[in-house]
Amino acid sequence: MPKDGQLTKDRILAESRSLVLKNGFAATSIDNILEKTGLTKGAFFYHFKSKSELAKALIEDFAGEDISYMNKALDKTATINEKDALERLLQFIQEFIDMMADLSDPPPGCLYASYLNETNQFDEDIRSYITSTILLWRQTLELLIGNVLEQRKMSIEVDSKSLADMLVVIFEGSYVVSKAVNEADLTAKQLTHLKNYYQLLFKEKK
Amino acid sequence: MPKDGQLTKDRILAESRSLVLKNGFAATSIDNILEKTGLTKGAFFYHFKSKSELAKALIEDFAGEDISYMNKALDKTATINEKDALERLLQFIQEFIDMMADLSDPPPGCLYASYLNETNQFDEDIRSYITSTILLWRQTLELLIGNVLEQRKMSIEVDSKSLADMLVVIFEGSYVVSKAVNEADLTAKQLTHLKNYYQLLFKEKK
DNA sequence: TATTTTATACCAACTGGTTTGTTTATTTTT
DNA sequence: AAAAATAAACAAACCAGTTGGTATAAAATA
Repeated sequence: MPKDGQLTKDRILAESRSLVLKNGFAATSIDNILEKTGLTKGAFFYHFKSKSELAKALIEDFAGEDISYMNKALDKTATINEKDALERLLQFIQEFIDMMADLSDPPPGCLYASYLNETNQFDEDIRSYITSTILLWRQTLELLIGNVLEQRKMSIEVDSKSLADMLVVIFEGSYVVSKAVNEADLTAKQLTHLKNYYQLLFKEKK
Repeated sequence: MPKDGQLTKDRILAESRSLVLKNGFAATSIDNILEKTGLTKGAFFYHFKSKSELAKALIEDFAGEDISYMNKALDKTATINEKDALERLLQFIQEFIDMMADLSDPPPGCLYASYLNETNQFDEDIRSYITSTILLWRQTLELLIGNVLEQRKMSIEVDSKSLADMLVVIFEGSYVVSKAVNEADLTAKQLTHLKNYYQLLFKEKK
């Protein structure tokens, strides 16, 4: 029975994420991480063979959580689908509003944005990993929106791709602004506007 | 006729901005900047007494441009004001749509976001400088929206503050996403949705 | 008008400290 | 015994910042 090194690895990942979100990746030294975790260099390099391998593990860990939130919201709203596609789309957004509604501090940030703001530091495989995760959000929303368009024959033309992108755009943008103005409820309010926009766009004209 | 050191200083600022937007501030070494400009250490420290003074000069330079774009859009739409406040608001947004419409590459990014993603590295005065600049955007939009609300007695309640924040939120968010998916027209499309939302929200119910 | 002085703008080499990563030997835990 | 860590020393590269000095042009002076 091996000693559980996964616990240590997870602690490194958790503290690193928090440091990277506040300082950026380059400004987060391995010594900083060791300070926070109380570990030694040997322990760190036992679990990650380089700092860039940590970068990879960090983003994969983060994206895993991210996509699992997406899937949870899909699952929770799955039953609405057949009956009313618009109601399902709106409830899907509402899941994230609820999620962001009772924060007492501004959200800690998004690792995609952190990495993209220092994008030259990372190799192509990390960059394309982020790209594909964000495209998965687009794809998912496009599907939900597509269902709405099918049910209601829209007279006006709708660009479902850019409409789908709005969720991630508003998440990312509201993280930036809420950091700047230090307002915890900003993200929830911005998402509510998105929900409202979808509603106005689709509900009025049938 | 003095030798013009301002030209050199401006070159340092321009190359630094471009490097910081791609690599982040911490990962941009002074040697990197010297490489790009062809200058030497002595020249750099003649113009900036430390790297953190460069950080300050960079963000002030950037914010100056930013606010001047805002004022240009205000000026261009100033005549519409009295007649139709909604038309003025929509035209104000349109100015930025036009600005972002004919880019052949994704926008290079926003220094506010760059700094906020490495926020712990900067002193309080830089952080509060960014805050006040973003609050100036909020204030300006709130004024434009306030004029609309005055002209049309809205039946529904409208949170003009969060409505005002949407412009910066969408700018920031679309910069992040357009970097990820490498689409040059993404920002213009997202801003068009914002314009559309304002229109739907205010035009229908008088 | 010729000469000296001064301030500006810049260069080249160097210093002290930090960073990532390695190595080796030892200890603890299961 | 295998896995998970500690401890401490070390190297190679890099980094911010310093120092001492140079070129140039404008201004002051003789």
